[in-house]
Amino acid sequence: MDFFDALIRYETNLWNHVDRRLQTAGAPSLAVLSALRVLKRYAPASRVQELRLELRITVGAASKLADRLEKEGLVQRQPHPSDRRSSFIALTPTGEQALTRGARVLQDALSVHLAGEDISALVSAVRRLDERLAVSPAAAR
Amino acid sequence: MDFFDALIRYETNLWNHVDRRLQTAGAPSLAVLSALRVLKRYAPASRVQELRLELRITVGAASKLADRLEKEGLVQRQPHPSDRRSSFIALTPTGEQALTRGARVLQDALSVHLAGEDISALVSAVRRLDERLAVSPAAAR
DNA sequence: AAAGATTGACTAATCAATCTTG
DNA sequence: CAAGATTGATTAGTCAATCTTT
Repeated sequence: MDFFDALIRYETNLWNHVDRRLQTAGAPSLAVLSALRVLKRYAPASRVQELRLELRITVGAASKLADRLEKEGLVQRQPHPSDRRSSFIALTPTGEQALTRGARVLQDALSVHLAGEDISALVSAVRRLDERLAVSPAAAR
Repeated sequence: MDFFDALIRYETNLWNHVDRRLQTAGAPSLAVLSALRVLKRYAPASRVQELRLELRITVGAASKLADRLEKEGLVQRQPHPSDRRSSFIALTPTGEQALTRGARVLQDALSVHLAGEDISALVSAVRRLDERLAVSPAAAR
């Protein structure tokens, strides 16, 4: 289990490391930033579903996350053009700003941390392992 | 940020994957199992501190975690032999059993997942990256 | 009926204040 | 005063029930 332990430890440390950088810079927390990045990626068709799938949280959590982002003025729900059960979640100008600033801090922190590493090799190694999980029965709720 | 995203995704997927295996097997959740493993590793001198440090949670969370484990009959607080501010947290026989069963499920799940991989290479790669974080000012609360 | 989302009850974390002992 | 731990208030997640729309 050495690999498991080392991986969990590293991921936790990296998350906390970046989160501290964001806080120091007055940028949104990594949790909020991650949500904003997802919403941006799927814009303008981002829904609660996209949050749940990309962030691997439950629908309920995703719905409440959207509530919080909206209350903080970072996003705004728009009527879905063709499905009245759903909404599009659009970044407000404030949200765009927060995303831009946060993404830059994240970028910087990572490029310092990974300077000199063969990043594309790391990415493909991690993706390959991840794909090995996908073949086993992984359910999403 | 590709590496960051891939890593977070993989770690989350792996955690959920293993957690499902544990649940299926009727073993303790991965959160509980992780705590039991820490307590076992530092036995017989395991305290709330060890939980907080190894699991990277706050003291308050560690204290409440110990409460829950105790309520479930998996551990029992013993008076610290030389420091009355603290307690030793010992596994009960039930806790030992849960640990043994859970650890086996974890082992099995990982060896299936990683079959054919060069595990020691993976471990040292991850540890090396982790150590690069340690040099930057990382605070623990 | 199934899909999308919301809500309420519950769980487990954080932070800050506090208490006890070193 | 430091260190170790506990507790209360708050935050963010899960799960399950529910409502609306497809």
